[in-house]
Amino acid sequence: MPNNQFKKGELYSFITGKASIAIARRLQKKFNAAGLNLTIEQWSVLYQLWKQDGSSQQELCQQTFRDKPSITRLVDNLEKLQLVKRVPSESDRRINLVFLTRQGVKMEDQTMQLAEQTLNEALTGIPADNINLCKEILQQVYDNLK
Amino acid sequence: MPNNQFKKGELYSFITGKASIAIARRLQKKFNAAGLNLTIEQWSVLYQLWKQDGSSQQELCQQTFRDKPSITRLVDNLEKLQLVKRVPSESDRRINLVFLTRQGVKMEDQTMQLAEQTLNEALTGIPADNINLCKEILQQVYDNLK
DNA sequence: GGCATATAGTTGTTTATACAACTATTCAAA
DNA sequence: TTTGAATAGTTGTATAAACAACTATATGCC
Repeated sequence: MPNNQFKKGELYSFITGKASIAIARRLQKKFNAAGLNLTIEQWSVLYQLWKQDGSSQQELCQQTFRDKPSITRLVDNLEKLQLVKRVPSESDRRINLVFLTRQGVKMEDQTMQLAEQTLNEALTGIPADNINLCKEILQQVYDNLK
Repeated sequence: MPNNQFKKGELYSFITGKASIAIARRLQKKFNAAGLNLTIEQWSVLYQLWKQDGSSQQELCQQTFRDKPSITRLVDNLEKLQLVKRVPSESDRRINLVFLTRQGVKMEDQTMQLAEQTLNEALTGIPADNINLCKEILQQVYDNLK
């Protein structure tokens, strides 16, 4: 097994992804401290809509790596918060297009600033080359399992 | 900002930790395929007990990076599955020590084999040096946020 | 000893995820 | 053109996480 570099005692932290969990928790705390009533999961959906407003729920599934029921419920909650609005597609009535409301658009600046802050804190003291290498490795892990 | 190596469009995948999520999903599928009625989260608690049987719930919190209510409920479910048993500490009656049952002990071999398989699949084609570097970086990210 | 405080664990509530089963619409082939 | 398969989305149910509020026990100080 040339590629298994993990001793038994080290398996756990890689599988649980404690680094990304720590990042997400830190960002959530920043949201809360800023009085933003928004979960990281909801933010991750808005994040895709800021890049491409009017995505279908199906597209949001692929973009955020979630299944259809998860997106249904996240969009439900984002609609309750009046941050997005479902609009049935005119060309295909099966499809819901999800659009940002004015309030949803407004969330971008503040939350992206907090997200960048969080990453700066997370990556303090790590050389740029190493960060890029790490990103490539994690991408390959993802591709290996796709 | 010397340490922010992330363009806006790349923030998302780092925060969501899609690599570790993919690993966890793959392992869960292997559990299901093997007919093991066990979640990854339950497995992560057993994993700590295999290393140190009779941990308190508090210790399990620290070892698995979870809060107290999460551990209470995971141990509840593991008890229902008859994989662990709570035993009140004799020296301090606030404390529950959590012990593996015979069945809980038996789960180790099969599940650890599936976990190692999963990691081998995830890390295919990634040089050992890079894996170690990646581990160090993720550890530093975690330490930065602790 | 008695009281304040800290510690260990539980319970309630909301949000999110996984999986299966379901409805509605579209599309394609007979 | 109709019928069967594929696609988009929803609903039900179980498990899990975060947070606040709670109970019970232990500790330390007067």
